Amino acid sequence: MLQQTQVSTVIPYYARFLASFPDVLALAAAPIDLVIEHWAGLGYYARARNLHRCAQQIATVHAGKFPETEAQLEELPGIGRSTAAAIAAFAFGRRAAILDGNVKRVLCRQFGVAGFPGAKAVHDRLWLLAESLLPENDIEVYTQGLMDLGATLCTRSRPRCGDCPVAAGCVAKRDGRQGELPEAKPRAAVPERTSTFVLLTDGQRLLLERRPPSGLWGGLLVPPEGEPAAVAARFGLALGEATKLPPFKHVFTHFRLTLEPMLCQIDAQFQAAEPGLEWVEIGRAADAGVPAPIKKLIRQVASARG
DNA sequence: GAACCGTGGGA
DNA sequence: TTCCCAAGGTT
Repeated sequence: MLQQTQVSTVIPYYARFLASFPDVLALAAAPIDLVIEHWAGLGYYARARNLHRCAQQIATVHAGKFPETEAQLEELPGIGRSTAAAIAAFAFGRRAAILDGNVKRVLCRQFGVAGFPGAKAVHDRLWLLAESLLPENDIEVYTQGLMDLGATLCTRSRPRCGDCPVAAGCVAKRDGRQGELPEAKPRAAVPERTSTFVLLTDGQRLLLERRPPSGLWGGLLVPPEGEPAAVAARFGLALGEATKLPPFKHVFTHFRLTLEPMLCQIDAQFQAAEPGLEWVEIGRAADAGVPAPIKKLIRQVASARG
């Protein structure tokens, strides 16, 4: 959950998740749709599938117990080099280096590392630095301290260098370049996309469709996407009048999406042959495991019907 | 090696 | 409003 997601955002999701899946075996035994539902709204939904597969591998391949080495941990789905090191260090006291956003920022400033940290050469150098700095003992304290230094003092903007325990050796502070390091990602133009979502309702319920596992909103429930005629054809459905609801924009990291909702009444007796279709009460649809922008869209339907 | 994958908060 | 990016990993 904490991959590319701030702690404060994760906390409520984490609490609900653990309440439903208290241990790795419970998670492994859970249906994937339920896991996805708990993740809805958090983003990066591949993490949910990876975590679920990870639990299943631990249950079956590792007899329910986490492996302890970085190499074995990194073989698990969703666990890369940094997460493997974090588990190895915090759970098993192993001398392993992490490299998250906080550590990158601290290292770039402390050692005056130039270049965008995402560039391979810079990234490689940061990993070498992180490994070279590992203490012989107290790896948990060191690792937590390093991350907390980045999270609380060596912050992106307005770092509190006056309170920093390692300010004396910091290249960025010496040169007054705290605001320039780490260097920003070179930005490309953000693509714009437009997509129509067809809100099929029988007056009480809304028809939602589960998206394929990969890609945007993978595994989540959303209204069928596409032009109304195409959606109708796909479901073998005769559509009545389609009403346009107000469009709205949603800004993702990689593109801007304009959602154009179309509201259509259909027969409650409609049974689609396709799997993955679900009728959901309109009042509950926004909590049925849909991504955040779809929640907005569903609220429009709720208000449109009064 | 670059593109892709969400959402929310801070400035 | 707009941009940046956060306890990164996979394709």
